[in-house]
Amino acid sequence: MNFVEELRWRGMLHDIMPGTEDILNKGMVSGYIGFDPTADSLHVGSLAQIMSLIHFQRAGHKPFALIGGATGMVGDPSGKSAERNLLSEDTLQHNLQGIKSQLERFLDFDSGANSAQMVNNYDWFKDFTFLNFIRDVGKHITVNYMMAKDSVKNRINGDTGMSFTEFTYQLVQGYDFYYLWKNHNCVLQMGGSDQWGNIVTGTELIRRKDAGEAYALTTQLIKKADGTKFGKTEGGNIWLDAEKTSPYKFYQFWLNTSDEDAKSYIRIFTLFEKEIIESLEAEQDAAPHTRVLQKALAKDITIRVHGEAEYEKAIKSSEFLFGNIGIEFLNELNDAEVLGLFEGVPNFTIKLSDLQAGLNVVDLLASHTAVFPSKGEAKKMIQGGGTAINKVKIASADDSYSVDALINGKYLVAQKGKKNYFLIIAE
RNA sequence: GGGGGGAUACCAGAGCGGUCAAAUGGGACGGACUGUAAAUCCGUUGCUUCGGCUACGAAGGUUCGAAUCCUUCUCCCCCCA
Repeated sequence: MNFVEELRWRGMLHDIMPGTEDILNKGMVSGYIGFDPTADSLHVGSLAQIMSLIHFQRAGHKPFALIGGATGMVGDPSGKSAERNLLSEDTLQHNLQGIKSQLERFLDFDSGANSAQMVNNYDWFKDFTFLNFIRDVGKHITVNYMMAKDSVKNRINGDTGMSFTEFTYQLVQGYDFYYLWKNHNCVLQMGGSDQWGNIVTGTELIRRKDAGEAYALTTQLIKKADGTKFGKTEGGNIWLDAEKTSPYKFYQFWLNTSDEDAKSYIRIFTLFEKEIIESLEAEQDAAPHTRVLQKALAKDITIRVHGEAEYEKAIKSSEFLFGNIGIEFLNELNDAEVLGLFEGVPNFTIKLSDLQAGLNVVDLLASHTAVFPSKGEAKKMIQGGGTAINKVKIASADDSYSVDALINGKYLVAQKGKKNYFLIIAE
């Protein structure tokens, strides 16, 4: 199956420039996607773009991942209502390294002719002087053209205004495309649908400057059925970096996908064939409570991002925390096993002596540990019936716990709401 | 440069000098129902040693008493030049 068809049946395709499909069918093509170095890790939002590149490479084409070392210093106004903060050069360097190592896990950088390649636009912008830029690039694009872009129009008509720096952004990104086209024979730029305007500025620049042909393809922005933002939870962004989002949390994020979203996500975020997906869906429809789609989705992505071993651990933790296994189960484990089970679950250490005389729950959860930010909140939540210790709901804010409650003479499992677990270790 | 309007909790947005820790909506969090889903319904949404304490852009002032009145400052928006 060719690349465009692949994206199409997966529901990923948003917009494609005429002629793009033809050139892709003629043979190997180089194409790229840009990644923003605003953090030292990619998050699940970037994952859709990574998937596009993976499909691109699987279809026999050569993918380039462009890291925006230069553009990150400017800030893309697309979809932003306010001026963006600029990054310092140091953070930028640090972020570049992090992103680079993550991308290496997804793309094949050693597959002969269509090996993936990573480029950083800082390399060609760092010595590009302002005067040269406005002569060689600015001259070819009219301000009228630039102002017609939605990203610019929205800001000019809005009341926040827009700096010259951000206004220039599309030219800078446009030049990236030109540079890759010129030096790497890169004829296609891909990106999220919000990137259409920026990409087209690139093809326009290539046409006007060198009378060259270049193409554009954008993918659907990931949406949730309820209209809220994809990739965010109470705890913030879901990152690919295990340090920022534990594999357990990562797995849980995907497992908690709603039924409706799971059907589109499994097409977008996994490489499963059409038949497999359809049979999974049939299975899900027949027995929705089994959530086969969510499980398959969560498994596949977790393994791809964190590896098999981390997935196994995440499964074990999940089964224990959400399954029917009683808390007594912990008694059968040694310390290393307990800690392994709770890897990715926030943990706190308290003094064993503090429990000796019995410790009030509110003090335990708000003062001695940071399960709750304040005692008031702890009390309210306990009254609301949302808190449990060792899987038993706390009946009253006046309750106390002593060493008798410790599991294995050492552990307490606190629960805030149904899904938030905390391990308290008494030493 | 001139004139006008505004700043209230996560956001939006009410708020006769006392009865205001501050209406209402959204969000967020929690509960019930389920399937760790969606929808729905319910509750919570400043801190506390439960006596109080700190809060309505900032600093002063008037007053027994200020989110509310006065002064200065900071920032934002609108109109004119």
